[in-house]
Amino acid sequence: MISQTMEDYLAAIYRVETVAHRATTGAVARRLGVSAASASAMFHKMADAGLVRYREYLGVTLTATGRLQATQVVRRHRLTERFLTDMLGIGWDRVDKVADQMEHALPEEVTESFARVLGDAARCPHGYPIPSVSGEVAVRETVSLAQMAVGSGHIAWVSEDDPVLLADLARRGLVPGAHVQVLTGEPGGKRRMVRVAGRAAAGLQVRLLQAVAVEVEMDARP
Amino acid sequence: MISQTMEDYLAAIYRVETVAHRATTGAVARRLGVSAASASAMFHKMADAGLVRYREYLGVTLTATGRLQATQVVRRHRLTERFLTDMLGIGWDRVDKVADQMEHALPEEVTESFARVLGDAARCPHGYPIPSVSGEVAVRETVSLAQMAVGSGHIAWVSEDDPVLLADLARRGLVPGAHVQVLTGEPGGKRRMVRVAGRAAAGLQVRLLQAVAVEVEMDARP
DNA sequence: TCTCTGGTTTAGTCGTCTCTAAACCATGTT
DNA sequence: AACATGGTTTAGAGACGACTAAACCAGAGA
Repeated sequence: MISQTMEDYLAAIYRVETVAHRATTGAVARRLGVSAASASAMFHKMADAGLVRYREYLGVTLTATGRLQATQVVRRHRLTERFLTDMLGIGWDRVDKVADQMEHALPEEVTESFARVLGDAARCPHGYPIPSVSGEVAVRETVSLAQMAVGSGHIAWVSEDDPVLLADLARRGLVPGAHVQVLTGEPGGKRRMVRVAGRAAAGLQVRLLQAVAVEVEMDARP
Repeated sequence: MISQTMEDYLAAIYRVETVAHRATTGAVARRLGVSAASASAMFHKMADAGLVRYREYLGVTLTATGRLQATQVVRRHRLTERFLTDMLGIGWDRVDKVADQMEHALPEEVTESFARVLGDAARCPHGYPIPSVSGEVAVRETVSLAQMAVGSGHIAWVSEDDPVLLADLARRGLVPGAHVQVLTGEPGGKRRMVRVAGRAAAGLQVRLLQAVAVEVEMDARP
């Protein structure tokens, strides 16, 4: 009933919605590497299938059933990523693409086995939450590192889109769970002093603005 | 260039060829669960691609390049089966189907990681050899349990086709590597005494003729 | 208000893989 | 030797998902 391609669209829409509340044709097409025309045609089909609400020229939003399906696809994707890094030792900068390629062929039996051998991992290697079987997603209050006030916290997640950036972040210790301190500077400012895992993050200041991809969960202020 | 569907055909042809020297349209179609017409059309395409020689009404044989490609598909399949049983604990009676479903989506990076974490396994869970990266396949001299002379040996492989039969075989201890002794009876005869792993295999006599699926490597006679 | 521009949709095609129905070939049987 | 039968091939068509080119809409700036 719901094709593999449609699953890819569901996941893409889900991801776009988490940052934009409405997924436009272009944004989804870009994410999937297809033409806008193809995405438009697929939106019609998905609306017919009751997975999305479609408003022409404005984009789509997931229906309840669409959202549930989407979380399952995302669960599968993130469990697969976790499996690829933890069990096979594949670098976290490549697992997103690899998981994309293999996930739609994985039977539920296999991904749930991943969950079992991984001890029900809560997050993917980039720090995003893994939805539960019933579709629940743990939400966390975070700020981007660039917008963070002076203080300390732990990295919650980093965007998995760009392998080059990911490899760079790993070299600098900017991985989920790492302790970060912002010592000086205004939120959004250009000059900031940052420590990662206790060490000064040299050269990080310049890159900060690009690093909107890094989200931090701030420590409670005493 | 070579589609996922074509890979499935390659593997099927390879498997049929190992028992029949020439893969007929019908045999391949049955194995893949498609119509003979579809298989015929695909044979034309594969012949155009130089993967098989096609003689109308007689079937196909793999070319050198076709055979190499096929062994790689088979390698992937059997590594995947091994992974499913050894790492995920999925029953050997189900892994053939599961591997079929997921294998064509697995990047080489992943299957070769399977090989690494499995310590370069030599055989699939049913005992079939896993071809090397360069396409070599270890061959073993075997006889079917039904045709075996009085004597002893070890089970080399069992046919993976029928899940019900597989589960039954496992219950009786008829798994690859198990020691078997044929005590009495003529090769191909109806009444035979068989011991499996030292214990008398009760009820096995009747089933022997169905058990052409069990291949045994006989011990050298002293 | 008009127009420009960028994103969106439609129209028309193509490629891949599949199917059923009907024609076809190559056997073994009578 | 004729023929029936079972497997094989062609013919015709449909589902799916992708593309390009062209028409279309909506909001920003003049």
